[in-house]
Amino acid sequence: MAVRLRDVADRAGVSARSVSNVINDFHYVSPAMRERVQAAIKELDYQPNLLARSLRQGRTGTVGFLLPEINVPYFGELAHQIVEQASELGLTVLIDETGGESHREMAQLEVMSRSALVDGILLSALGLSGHQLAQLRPRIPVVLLGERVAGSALDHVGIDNVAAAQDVTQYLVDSGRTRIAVMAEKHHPLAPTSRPRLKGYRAALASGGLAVDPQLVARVDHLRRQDGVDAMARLLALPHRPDAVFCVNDLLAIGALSELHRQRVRVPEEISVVGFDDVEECRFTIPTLSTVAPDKAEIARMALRILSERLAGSSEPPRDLRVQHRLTLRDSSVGAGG
Amino acid sequence: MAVRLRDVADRAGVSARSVSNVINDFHYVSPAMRERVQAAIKELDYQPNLLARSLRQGRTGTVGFLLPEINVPYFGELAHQIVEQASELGLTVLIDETGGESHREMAQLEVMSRSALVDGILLSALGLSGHQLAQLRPRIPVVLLGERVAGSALDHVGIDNVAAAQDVTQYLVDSGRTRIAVMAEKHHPLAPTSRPRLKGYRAALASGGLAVDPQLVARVDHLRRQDGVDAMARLLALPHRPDAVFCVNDLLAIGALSELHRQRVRVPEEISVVGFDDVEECRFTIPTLSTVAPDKAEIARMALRILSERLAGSSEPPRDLRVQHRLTLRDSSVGAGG
DNA sequence: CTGTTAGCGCCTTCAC
DNA sequence: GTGAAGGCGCTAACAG
Repeated sequence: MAVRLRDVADRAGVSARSVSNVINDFHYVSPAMRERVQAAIKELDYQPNLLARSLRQGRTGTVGFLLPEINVPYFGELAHQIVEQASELGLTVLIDETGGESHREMAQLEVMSRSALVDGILLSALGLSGHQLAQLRPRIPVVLLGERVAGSALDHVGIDNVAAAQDVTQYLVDSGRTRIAVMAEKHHPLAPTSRPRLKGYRAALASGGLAVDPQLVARVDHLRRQDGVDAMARLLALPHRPDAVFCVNDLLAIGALSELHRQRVRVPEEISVVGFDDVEECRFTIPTLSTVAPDKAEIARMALRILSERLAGSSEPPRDLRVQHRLTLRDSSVGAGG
Repeated sequence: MAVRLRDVADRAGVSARSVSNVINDFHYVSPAMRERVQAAIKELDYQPNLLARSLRQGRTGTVGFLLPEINVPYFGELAHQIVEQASELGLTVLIDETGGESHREMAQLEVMSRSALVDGILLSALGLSGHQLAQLRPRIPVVLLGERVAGSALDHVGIDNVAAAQDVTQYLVDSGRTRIAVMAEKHHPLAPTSRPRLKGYRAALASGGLAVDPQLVARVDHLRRQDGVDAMARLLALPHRPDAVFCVNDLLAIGALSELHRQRVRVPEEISVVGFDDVEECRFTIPTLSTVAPDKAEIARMALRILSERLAGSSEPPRDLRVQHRLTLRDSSVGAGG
């Protein structure tokens, strides 16, 4: 068995209380006492049992982060920011994957929120509907990340997806493109990423006086690179090809670039391509990819700040925090002047 | 306060023991008892406190996974495999980042291994030397993943990096290339990824009767895409350009492709490019990237299997498990016939 | 088959 | 400033 606080106390010839005092540097501990205890700790190579401490204190210092898949670049990058910032706050992060499926999201939430393993949860929900989320009565604070919102039932941090999609589509319109395609998930409730971005797309077309051509709305099953390849192939098979395509995420756009290259279609001369998320990969595609860049570091910062406040006992009404996004223009699209 | 096992027992009018029996479906519980207890559990919406259970049982059902950075595609993909396979074994994974720095690796190991939060640890070490690793006397099982080995002090799962690098370099030689460059990290103890791969590179050149031209060894600071861009630019500035380049990981190769495109050098006609890791991204670069593909799913499977055996009490001598790798040839290189 | 009870290791209220 | 003792919620001896 490992060495316990009790052993340290015995070794130092003091009470458990004093050892605890030193460890958590409490109140007034005499320098002599402190030194003796620390010597004993070092000699015995003692380290507190966090399980026992957590059980006793009713808190663990760990927050859960539920995300769809950790191997998806956007989530990997977001997780990186969260882990980094959490450690600055003295928090550990327990990452778990849900596959973006509602039943797994629900199950993980249940287990996490009631098992006493984490003090709070960050949730990037894809499967659960806003309605389902709003009906949760979590025992511990939950902060929602991303597109999904739960009415005003839960704290939420995200960018304005409609505005962002509108901005980037507007940019395509302004650059003189008239047949602007879009790649988005098939229409079902499980596609919260695509819906607001499609809405922004439509709004921009409308305000630019362009009609939405249904043929130019390419539906995909998932937001993966291969889906972008397939969708691009379908768009290129149209009698009247598009002269621009807005992909609701970067992976689709990367797949699109790949297919465009295979078919020798020049980007951006013949088609402008833009993505969404600004994952690292965008800066090295051929050509480099124009995209919408949400401020991931800021998302992480705000989400952890708001969660920390809840953990500290805040009972303000849930807030919906909007994080800035930028248009990051690179070589896959041509500016209004070009 | 949350509802406790005790509350369930009271509600059902039975003892705590019986509730515990039902929850962990033990021995022989009468159907009547089972039903009563389950009814009470449902009514009270009870869920066990995992902290208390773990403290009592001396095990948590959680394994730690220490990796350099979760946003690096290779580690994201590996983590995905590990999380997935662990959940099939009923294990939760606690992922933590170390930045690949030895002191952080050491600190995280200490905390994790002694805090009683995890039963065992998977460690992708970059900073700690084999010597340092061999001197660890972890209180809980530690399985090493990747290039770093600890003599025969710890279990280890990985591919044969020297052989893999030799295979891929040999392939370049066989395809008729004679000025084969390599991109690898600068020579310091903190670069365990590059060392064996460089060794394989040299071995293949030697066996192919080619001399190692020091000018063709491009050193990089990190294994990131931008480092690949910079290194490629330096190689292209040489009086005699290389006709092939072996990058010790895919991200370098992706950066190289980007710079080659910028300078209008045709791949693979003028230069063959090969990477290492077979991250998803490789299948969509322009041109698609030839690479060495370690079997990540198998790495995850073996690592968890060996860790499970340790958790079950195995005290066999530490093993060094070799996982298969394949050469995955795509368009960035030209085969022996082409 | 089920009830009673003693800790797992720690923190913290209460006394001194 | 320090010591003694109880309990966080659970499981597993030990009876019965």
